[in-house]
Amino acid sequence: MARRSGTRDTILERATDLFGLRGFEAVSLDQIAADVGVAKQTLLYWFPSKDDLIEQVLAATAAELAVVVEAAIRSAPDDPLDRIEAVVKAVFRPAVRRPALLGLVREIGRLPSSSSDALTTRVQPLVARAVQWMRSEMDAGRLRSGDPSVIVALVYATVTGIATEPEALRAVGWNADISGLRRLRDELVLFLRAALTPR
Amino acid sequence: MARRSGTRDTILERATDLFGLRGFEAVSLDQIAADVGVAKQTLLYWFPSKDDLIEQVLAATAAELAVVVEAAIRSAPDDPLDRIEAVVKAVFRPAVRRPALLGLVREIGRLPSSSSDALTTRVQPLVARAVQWMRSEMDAGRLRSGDPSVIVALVYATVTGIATEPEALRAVGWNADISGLRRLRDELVLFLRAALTPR
DNA sequence: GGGTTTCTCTACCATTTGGTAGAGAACTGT
DNA sequence: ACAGTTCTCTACCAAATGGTAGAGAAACCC
Repeated sequence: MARRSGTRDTILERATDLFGLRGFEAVSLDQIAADVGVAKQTLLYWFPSKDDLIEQVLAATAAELAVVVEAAIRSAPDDPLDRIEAVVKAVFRPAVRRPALLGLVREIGRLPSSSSDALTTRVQPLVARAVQWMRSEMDAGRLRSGDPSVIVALVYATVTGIATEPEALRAVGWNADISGLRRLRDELVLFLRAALTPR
Repeated sequence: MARRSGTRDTILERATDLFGLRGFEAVSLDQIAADVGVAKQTLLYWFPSKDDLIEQVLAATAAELAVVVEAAIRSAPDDPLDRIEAVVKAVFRPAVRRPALLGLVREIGRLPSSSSDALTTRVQPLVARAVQWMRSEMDAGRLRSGDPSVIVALVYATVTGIATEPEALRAVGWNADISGLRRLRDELVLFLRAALTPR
C-alpha cells in the first residue's frame, strides 16, 4: 500500500495554497489540476471527491500547525510573559511563510462542521491547555488577571486577520511585506506584555 | 429617472450579506435571486453583470461604514484614550450587528483591485487621518509612543478577524454570541489602553 | 515472464454558471 | 386615452462545474 509517487502530496500542498488564498468554492478541481500539472481525473483518483480533498487538506494543515505549536510550547522559557511571546511568535512563523495556512482556518466557517472536525479536534486541546495554563498563572499572580479565553480568542483573531488579509490591510494604508508583518507581530507582543504584566 | 420600486435596494442588501458570509465567487446570481425572491434576469436588469453588482455592493458598504466612523469621530470625547475607545466601539457596532459587512472587506484581497477602488478610496482617508492624529498625540506626550500605522492595522485586523470568523473562533473554544463579542471588544479596548497610556 | 497493483490518461455526462434576447405587464406624464 | 418608461418575466445559450467509465502504462511481487 506504500505510495510510490509524490503526486498525492503535491496535490495536497497546492490545494492548500489555492483553497487558503481564494476559498474552497472559488477554486475548481480543473484549476488545482492545472496548477499541479496533472489531469483532473488524477485528482479524483487520489481523492474521491472535492469534499474529501478539502477534508484531507484541513487534516494535514491541522497536523502541521499542531506540531509547530507543540514544539514551541515544549522549548519555551518559563517566565510567563516570555513564554507567551515565544508561542505567539511561533504561531506567526508559518503564517508569515505561508499565509494560505491560516486562510484555510478562515474558511472553516463556510463549511459544514463535519468537514472541519479533523482541524477542530486537533486545535481545541491546544487552546484549552493554553487557557488553563494562563488561568493558573493569573491565579498565581504572575499574569495580570483577565479572562484567558477572551485573550486567546483575541490573539487568534489578530493573527488570522493579519495573516489572511494583506490586501485588505493595504486598504488601511499598511504595507504587507515581510518586515511589515514582523512589525505587526512585535507590536502585538508589546500589547500582550503591556496588558498582562502584573501591576 | 427616479426609482419606483425597492427591488434594487433589496438586491444590494441581500447580496451584501451573501457575499460577505460566503464569498463573491461562492455565491451565484441564481442564489441571490432566489434569496431576494425574484428572477435572475431581474438582477441583470438592475446590475449589468455580476462584477458590476460586486462593485456596487462594495461602494454602498464603504459609504455606510464611512458614515458610522465619521459620526463617531465627530462626537468622540477629547481625551485621547477615551477617543480611541469610542471610535473602536463605533467600528464594532455595525460589525456586531451585521458581520457580513466586514466579511466583505475580507473579500477585497480576492478581487482585481479596480473593483475595490470605491471602498479603498473611501476608507483610506479615514485611516490616514487616524494615523496622523495618533502621531500628533504621541508627539504631544498624550499617548505612549509607537508606530501609529502598525497600531491601526493591528486594530483593524483584530476587528475584522473577530467580526468575520465567529465559527473559526468557536474552534478555539470561544462562544460567538453577542455577549462574547462584547467581551472581546472590551478586552481589545483594555489592551489598547494598557499599551497606549503614557508611562 | 505473468499477474497484480499503482498511477495517469482520454472521453463523456448532467448540472450549474454568468449572460443574452425579447416579450409583456404596470406605472408615469401629458 | 396614449406614448414612453420602468420593471419583471420565460426561454435560451455557451462555457465551466464536479463526477463517472474505462483504457493503458509502469512498477511491483512471484
